[in-house]
Amino acid sequence: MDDRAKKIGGKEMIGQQMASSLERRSGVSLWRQIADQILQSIAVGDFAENAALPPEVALAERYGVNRHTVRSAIAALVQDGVLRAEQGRGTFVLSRKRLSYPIGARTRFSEGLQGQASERRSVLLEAAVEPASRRVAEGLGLARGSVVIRLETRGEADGQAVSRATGWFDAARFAGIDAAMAETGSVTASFQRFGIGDYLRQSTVLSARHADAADLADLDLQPGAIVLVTVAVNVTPDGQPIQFAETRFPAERVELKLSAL
Amino acid sequence: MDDRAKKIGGKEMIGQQMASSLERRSGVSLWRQIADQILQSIAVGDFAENAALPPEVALAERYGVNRHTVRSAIAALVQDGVLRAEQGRGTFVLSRKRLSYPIGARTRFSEGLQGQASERRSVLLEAAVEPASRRVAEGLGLARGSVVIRLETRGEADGQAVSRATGWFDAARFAGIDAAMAETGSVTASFQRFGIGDYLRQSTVLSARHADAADLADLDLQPGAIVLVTVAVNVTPDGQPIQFAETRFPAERVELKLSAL
DNA sequence: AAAATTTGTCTATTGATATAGACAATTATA
DNA sequence: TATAATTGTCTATATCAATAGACAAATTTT
Repeated sequence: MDDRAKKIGGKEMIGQQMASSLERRSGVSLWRQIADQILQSIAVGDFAENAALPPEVALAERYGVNRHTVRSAIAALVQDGVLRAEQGRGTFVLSRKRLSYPIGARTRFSEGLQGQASERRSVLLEAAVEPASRRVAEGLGLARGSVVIRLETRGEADGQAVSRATGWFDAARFAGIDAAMAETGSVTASFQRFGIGDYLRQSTVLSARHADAADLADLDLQPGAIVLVTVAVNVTPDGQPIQFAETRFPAERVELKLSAL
Repeated sequence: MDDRAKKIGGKEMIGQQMASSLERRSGVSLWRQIADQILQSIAVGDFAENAALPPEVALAERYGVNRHTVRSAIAALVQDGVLRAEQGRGTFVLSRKRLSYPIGARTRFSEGLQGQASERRSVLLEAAVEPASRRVAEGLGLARGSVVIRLETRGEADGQAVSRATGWFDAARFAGIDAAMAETGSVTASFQRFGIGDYLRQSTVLSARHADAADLADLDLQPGAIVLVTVAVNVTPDGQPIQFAETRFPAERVELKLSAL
């Protein structure tokens, strides 16, 4: 109604909330849509950290739903550790900002996160040796069916999962890289053991989808969450492919910053 | 069960489907989760174009749900024009590929799509003059509250919406750019009228979220769809910001290719 | 102290989601 | 031609999602 008055105010035309009606009978419940919008509002800065959300009745009116529906959305975000509700006082924003992941030709994953998280580490979940799929073989420039090493890793910042990667390496060239990864916890350090001091990100393809069951478990997400997916090929400075990797990032906790490369 | 046999075959460890259980009481209905997974399987190449999907009973068994639930998922994808069901024969994959959007320091949106779509155009939906929000002012390096021109555009390829952009320009410097855009349908061509022959993409921040109501309408998406969001600043070669833009891409139809630049 | 505000809990009702089973209609196969 | 396989339609039932209203509990404001 009079929400339209804000249109020219220029406060936040983008975050949308504006004429934010919801879609019914869509397969996505209203409470989840509202939870997503609240998350988005927080990310965009509509609600500051430690600030109080509008009261439930106000939110219900804004979204055009029953108060209980708003409560379901809030309950999910409280469960997620995003909000804290206090009886009689209000509902408050806890954590706010998303980790900003720099992506560039030379960016290593553990770099560039300085100041954003105090503790940053990579956990090796699984290592396996297997024949290369067509996709992996093409990416690494190997013959179809060549033997490759697959490493499954999870990145954590301050104890929270922020990335989940699957990387493939030529088994002939990088035998034992799984042990190196387990020891050093870093791809860059592991490459150095194989005489590779520098490497570049040759190409990156980016997409997004709903998190599947494996992602939900590995990244500690709630069902319905979105993951950003990057598929990248890393090469030596002379253009030789050394790693093919698919990385999933929880969209609610991470944004990707494409630096001028 | 014997699906695990595929694990070492290396067919598609990534697309997941593997131990793809679903999440119940998650706010996202099972039929939508299944529809998303089928879409993903198609995108990843598990189901080729024109190929038949496994029969409904097989899918129901694989996902551990009732046949009718699978039917709901298929019905949604048929509605979307992704699948075609034929009684007695089976269900078949119609369209497959996602448009691949190149993103680089010098990439213009209409460039680089050669061969992927025969008809490519940009439609100006709305133009407005308004005070700059904090976010926009910072991006353009203007004083808070400076007057800016906002352009709302939709990109189409072969008649299908593939992008939805909101761009801001300094009104003092680019007065009349709305008319130029309406006439030329191109940002690059419009800039040339203001004496700007070349410009660079200074920074790009990438995120993903569920499409909101406005996106659903503008991009012709089904509720629950995911959009990739880029927030970028374009600058002249000497570093002067000339455009601040947020673009939404439908994740089911578009992937972003970060070219090495 | 009293009133107003805000979150928490409870009951009840309606519609969408999911399961279950049966059978029809269409097509492909033996 | 008969059989099998596959999608389409129908009925019935249980659970989740959403609405509605009332009141309790805690906190802030008057």
